[in-house]
Amino acid sequence: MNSTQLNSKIPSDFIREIIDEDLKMEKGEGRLATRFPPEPNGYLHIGHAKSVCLNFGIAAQYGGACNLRLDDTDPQGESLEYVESIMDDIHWLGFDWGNRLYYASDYFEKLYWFACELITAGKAYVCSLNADEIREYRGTFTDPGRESPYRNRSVEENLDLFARMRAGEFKDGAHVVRAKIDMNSPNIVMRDPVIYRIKREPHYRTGGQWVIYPMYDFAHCLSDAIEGITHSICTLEFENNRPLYDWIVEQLIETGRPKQIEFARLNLSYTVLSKRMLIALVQNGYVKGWDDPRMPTVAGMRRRGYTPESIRNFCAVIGVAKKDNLVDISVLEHCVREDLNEGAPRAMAVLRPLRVVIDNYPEGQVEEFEFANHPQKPELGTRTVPFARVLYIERDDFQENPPGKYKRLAPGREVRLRNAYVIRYERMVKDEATGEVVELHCTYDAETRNGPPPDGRKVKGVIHWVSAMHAIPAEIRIYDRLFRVPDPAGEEGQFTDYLNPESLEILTSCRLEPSLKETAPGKAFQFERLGYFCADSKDFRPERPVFNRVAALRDSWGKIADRE
RNA sequence: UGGGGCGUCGUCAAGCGGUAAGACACAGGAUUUUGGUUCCUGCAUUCGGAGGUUCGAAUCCUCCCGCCCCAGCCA
Repeated sequence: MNSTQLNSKIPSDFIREIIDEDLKMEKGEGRLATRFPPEPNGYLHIGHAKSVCLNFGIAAQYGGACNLRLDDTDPQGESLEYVESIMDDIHWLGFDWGNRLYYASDYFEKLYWFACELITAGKAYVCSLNADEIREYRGTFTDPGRESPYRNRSVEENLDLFARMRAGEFKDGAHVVRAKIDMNSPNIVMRDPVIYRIKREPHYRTGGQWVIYPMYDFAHCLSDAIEGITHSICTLEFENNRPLYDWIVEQLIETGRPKQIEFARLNLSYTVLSKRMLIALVQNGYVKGWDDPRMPTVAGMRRRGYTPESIRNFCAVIGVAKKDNLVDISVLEHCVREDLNEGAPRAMAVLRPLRVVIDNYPEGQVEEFEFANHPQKPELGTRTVPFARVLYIERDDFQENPPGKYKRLAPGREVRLRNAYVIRYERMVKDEATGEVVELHCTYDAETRNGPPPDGRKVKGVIHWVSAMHAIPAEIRIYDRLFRVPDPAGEEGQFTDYLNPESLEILTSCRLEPSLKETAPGKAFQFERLGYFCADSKDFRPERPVFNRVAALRDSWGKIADRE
């Protein structure tokens, strides 16, 4: 993928304006460098994708580079599995960091000496207050904080204590290092923020080598500086931290100071994008894993059948601004449909089969029809579909008492079997006990194979079908979304996210046309009138394929029914 | 409550003193052997509100209102 392709759909935004301005002033000698800095404590989700597209996209647009940096400064919850998934997902999305793969944990030694430098300059000190005391001393929104009694320890004592913290002489929480800034600052972030803490937790990369770890505010800006990042793009909630970011950089970095720019993170309707929530869904077994097709993770969406192109396009379409937003899920779905419509082969499938016997079709006869795989794209080829006396059609395609605008099969009506004959309703067979329609008897019009009825009568409805004896059984999973609903226990207007326990629906009784036997894992089809489905690449079994629904043709499964 | 941000169509989002782009959604219509696709058409006399400056304001000024973020030894 070259940069022009990536840029083709990227609109201008306020970040690019800032960059243009900076470049004009020759900040960083006109060079541009960004970075994507996830913490490896979970999988990437669609919100991260927005950041990936932004950071890599901008770098590409300006002929700069984007680093991948794992922001692993807190061993809690971090793991190699997450690092690997992050790298996978970025590549899958179509971006590449080349040889610029970095880890904040690789800077631990440098960061330690930066902290020493701060201490030597009298700009940081070892504080021996405990967590509760620090909170208390910090003050509140309205009340200024109080200076720690340890604030004026000598440089020598601080250096000595810090070295012994590193050496593991103290237990967790006994001391922290704090930047000496301003306990009266109206910005709480600036009230002598903690920059180092003692934490005896094995780090997935450095193991037990360190017992002290730098805090985000200290590590992030310096990592940016070390890597020569010019523009450090992050989300809005870090706006309060920018003064601290700048403060630390100013104390320790002479030239090539990075600049932080904030943008609004993505919120998607009906979708959980809080990492905390996603971790809980996985850990509590609500889903089968991070790549469960119900998850809004890149891995989940990939397995479900989303294409990288559609996600990139979505990120371009929603734009980048500083306003809190809630993007409607229909935008995302439109983007997949738009992409899939282009190249997804069409096929026929029956999700809830209703048996249909064509009474006037010769018993034992089988016709082999050749159908185009795509109505507008002959280059996508054809496939062969058998037609026989006994068929299955979709249960919804027959209505005993058809509502107003219903176009399909009903008593006394005709309907077109897609790509095949027009059939006429003759009679129905009901289950005596339940009253449910279990079988239909119809007659076909042999004249209608390749065109409309010669007598000029109009047949509006077109339905899909499969030959009962040839159809292959398959499983199809149709997912509901993760719902955001009013919290029953909360106050009015309070919302909580949860996964509808019914949201995974497996229909084992569905039947697919035989050509789908050759389906490749990960390949998406449009099951005509049912939507786009993707052969699950993880659970793939050729003899009984599992299809995930990627998106409905229209915006919801119930839409067609709603109209009737 | 102190500080930091943000308010343009149902939802995103352009606009940067010259008279409200675009996308999704929605509503009509045309073509269609997918209720798909495609194609037309409609959809903010108004930019959170009120004043003011100006020939002219979404854009500048003043005040007000609303929403979000910050009191982790998370990021």
